Parts: sequence; structure tokens; C-alpha cells
Amino acid sequence: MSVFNQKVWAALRLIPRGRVATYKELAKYLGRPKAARAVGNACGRNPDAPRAPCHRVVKSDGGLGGYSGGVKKKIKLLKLEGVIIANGKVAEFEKNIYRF
DNA sequence: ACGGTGACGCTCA
DNA sequence: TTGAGCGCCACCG
Repeated sequence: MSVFNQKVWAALRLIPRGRVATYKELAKYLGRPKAARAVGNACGRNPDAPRAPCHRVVKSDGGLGGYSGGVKKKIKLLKLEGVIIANGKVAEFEKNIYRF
């Protein structure tokens, strides 16, 4: 595996329950502000699935982005953690977002 | 609201 | 080993 991926998962673990992070912020935090896509790639192909809560990662506009196991499941997981999803987007996104 | 272009690291051929 | 395609995106027209 690459160090980049490791960093992604490490960062993912820093996100507290009930909060979400954006691909962009994540990329920026990793030192690659323009590698948002790469982050998504890393999450999707996440070789260590259970330990990396990729469902806490959303698009910068509050959209859900996507999810390997189906967007629907992502929404469910998020709700279980207290993040309300309305209209395919994160409710009160600005308040739930985690910027490290 | 919509489409096209940019950018970056991973995977597979 | 090197090259091209691709993805849970971002941004500007």
C-alpha cells in the first residue's frame, strides 16, 4: 500500500462520530489540496474497510458523493451517528463538517 | 442547473 | 517497468 492511502485512513479515523469531512479538506490536510479525487479513489478501494469510516466523507458542497456499498447505506450509517441527511445532502452541513 | 476541464494517485495491461 | 485509464471530486464557464 502507499503512504498516501495510509494517511487517508489515518485521517478518516480522526473524524469524530456525528461529524463528517469533505474530500477536499481531507486532501488538503494530506498536503495534496487538489487530490480530492485521489482521496475518493483511496476510500473506494479501501483495503482496510472496517477500520476506515469512509461514510463520513462527503463532497465539499454537502453532497454525499458516493459509496462502495451503496449511497443508501451510507446515509443510514450517517444517520445512526447523528448526521441527518436531507434531500441527498447533509443537513446543517456547515456545523457537522470536521476540518481537522 | 449543466457541462466541460483540471488535477492526482491508484490499478491494471 | 512504463503507459493509459479511472474514480465516492472541484471549479469555472
